[in-house]
Amino acid sequence: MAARLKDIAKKLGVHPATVSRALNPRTSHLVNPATVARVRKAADALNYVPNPMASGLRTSRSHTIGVVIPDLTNPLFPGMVRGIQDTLSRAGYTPLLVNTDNDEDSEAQMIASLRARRVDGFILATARRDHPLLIELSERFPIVLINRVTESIQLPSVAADENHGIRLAVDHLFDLGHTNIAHLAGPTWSSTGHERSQAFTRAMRDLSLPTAKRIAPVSAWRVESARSAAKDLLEKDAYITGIVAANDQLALGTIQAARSLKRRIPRDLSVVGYNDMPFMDLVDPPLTSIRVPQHEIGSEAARLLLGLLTEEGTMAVKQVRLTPELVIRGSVAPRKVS
Amino acid sequence: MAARLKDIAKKLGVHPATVSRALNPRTSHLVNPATVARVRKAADALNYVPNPMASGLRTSRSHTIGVVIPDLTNPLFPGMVRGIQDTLSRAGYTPLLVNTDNDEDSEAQMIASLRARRVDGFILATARRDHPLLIELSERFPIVLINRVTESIQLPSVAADENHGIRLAVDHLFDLGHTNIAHLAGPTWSSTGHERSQAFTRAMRDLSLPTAKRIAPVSAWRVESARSAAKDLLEKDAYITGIVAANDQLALGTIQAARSLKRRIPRDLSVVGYNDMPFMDLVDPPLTSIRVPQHEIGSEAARLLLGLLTEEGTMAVKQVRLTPELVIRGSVAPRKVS
DNA sequence: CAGGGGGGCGCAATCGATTGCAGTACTCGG
DNA sequence: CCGAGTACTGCAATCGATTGCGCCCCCCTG
Repeated sequence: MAARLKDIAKKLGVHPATVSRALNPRTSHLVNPATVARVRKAADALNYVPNPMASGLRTSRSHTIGVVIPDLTNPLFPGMVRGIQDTLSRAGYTPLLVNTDNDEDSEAQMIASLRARRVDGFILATARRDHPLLIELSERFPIVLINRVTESIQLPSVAADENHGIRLAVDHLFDLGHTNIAHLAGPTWSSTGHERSQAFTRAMRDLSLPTAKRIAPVSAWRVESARSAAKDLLEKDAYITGIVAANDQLALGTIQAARSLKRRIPRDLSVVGYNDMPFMDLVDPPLTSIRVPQHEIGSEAARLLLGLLTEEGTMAVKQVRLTPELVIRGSVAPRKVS
Repeated sequence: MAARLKDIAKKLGVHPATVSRALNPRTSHLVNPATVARVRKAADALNYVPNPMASGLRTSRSHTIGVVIPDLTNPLFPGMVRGIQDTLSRAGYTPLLVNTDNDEDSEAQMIASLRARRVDGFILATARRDHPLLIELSERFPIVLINRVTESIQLPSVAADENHGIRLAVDHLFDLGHTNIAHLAGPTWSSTGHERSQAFTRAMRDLSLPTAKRIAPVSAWRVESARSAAKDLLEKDAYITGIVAANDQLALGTIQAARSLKRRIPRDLSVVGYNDMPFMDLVDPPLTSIRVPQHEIGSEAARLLLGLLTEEGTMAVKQVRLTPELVIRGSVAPRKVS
């Protein structure tokens, strides 16, 4: 059914090897330009499409990239995945997407299945901080981390500048008069949770504000976990007037907790989220948040990986940080003067 | 580096063909059980993983499925995609995901690239109603439609029971005393928009309620389009006390439009959404909506397609309808008695 | 004991594209 | 006019797994 090199060759009375060379931009200079033209014409007359399994078998490159994320239904990821897809496909690569649900076994299994598929490289968005698999993987494959960085080893990565993002949030609260600011932090095992928590400490220190007992980690990135952790925090410390949450879900949980304690948002308590998920402008109150450039993170990661695939090791390890921005909405108000 | 059949064969002193047969459950009965056991042991001692390009080349099956959706960042889809992935991967298949942005050219191009990759079948979630590509595709590949059905030809599909879903919404409003109920419909070119609109008419008719001038289509599935369409609708017809929106975005737009007209939700106007996207419990007011079983739609579609891949045409065309449910929240109130 | 019937396995072709090597023809400089 | 070089193309091996065909041997039956 589908046309093969051989068919084009027969039609033109040349050898399949010539057709192959003519069609491959990297080798077409070895072929008479007139022949190249004839081959090209015949190729799309016959509607020729190269068989990736055949070429992959020969060259042992699948033109396929493993994309490992925790959970696609987490609104943080679809934007990044689209960024990845859009730029990979433009370069003739296909992403293979898997979800790990932040489960180590499942992650190992998914990565194994991607290796079985002979992917040419990996883009990883898994959030665990220490990770033996990562090291082994990075020795055998070009990989790019997104939305996180590594501590132990230097690996190519693309992430938001958490430092800057958290600082935007803290400064915003400070500018509106808040000084008793707390941080509802992500899980301790999480790379981004850890980074944001450290960034919070730094930002507060730079404003000479205290952070003792003002950082509370949640057990999971979920609204429910945030609810209980935030309730604890607010009950133990009545002076808090501003909370920087480590992501939007946590901010939403914080808002619910505050309400259950009869604290009005933003009148009694100002809350800043992080990530600016879709529809955060439509919750009650509209959530002030830090917007991370999701699509750009994905596309930049893809570009970086494509670079690694061709430059093959000559490049220095590149760690890209993209700048987030503050989106001001209704969950933050100036501090009441008491 | 990676072990091949040949390596196992050499180690065991048998022929690669024997190893191949031993490892393939469909042919292992042709091999001495003792040999099968030895081969299995050697295979995982050498950490053997079959090369999908080689086997794909020989068998011309890629064990790969094209999944075509409009836009991954639309919260309707990640759940379905996960459903698809979870069941496909369990069966040894890999989904290849593409986005079309509801653009015909882009769709044609994406489908072409999936065909170039030699996918074994397709799962399509594109929403256009008439579709020449679909027909050609369905003649050459096993395909399953999700979240939509076809009118002109019978194709395997998995979708929510729109009729039932819309009826749930209308009945809910009716039970609370509303009789002047309108429908903010999806774009006319959209399959689901069309279905839901028809379902609305039916549900209203069964309650002997009029629908004349009470159905307004939007130009796109977007909050902004809904805002203007809903404003028009509400300005022209002051009697309306309940609106069934064709999806959640439209419901959110409706709420915004109502507010701009100083109508309070749900006091002056009750609104029901559709799809129950994530976080719709956290908008203001919490949105009453129709929940569609996204993950199940995806996994059922995958199962159906896997069936088509093996049974090869013997099956009758199966059109699955999954039952949505009403999720009651705060955007609907009993009708005020005037 | 002869012949039929399997069971178990090896042989070799095959899928379609790529690429090192070699051959042919032609050009140009000395 | 000859030799070296160059431009172009063909040949054939190769990637790794699959599978139709056929061989060999053993067992069972008549």
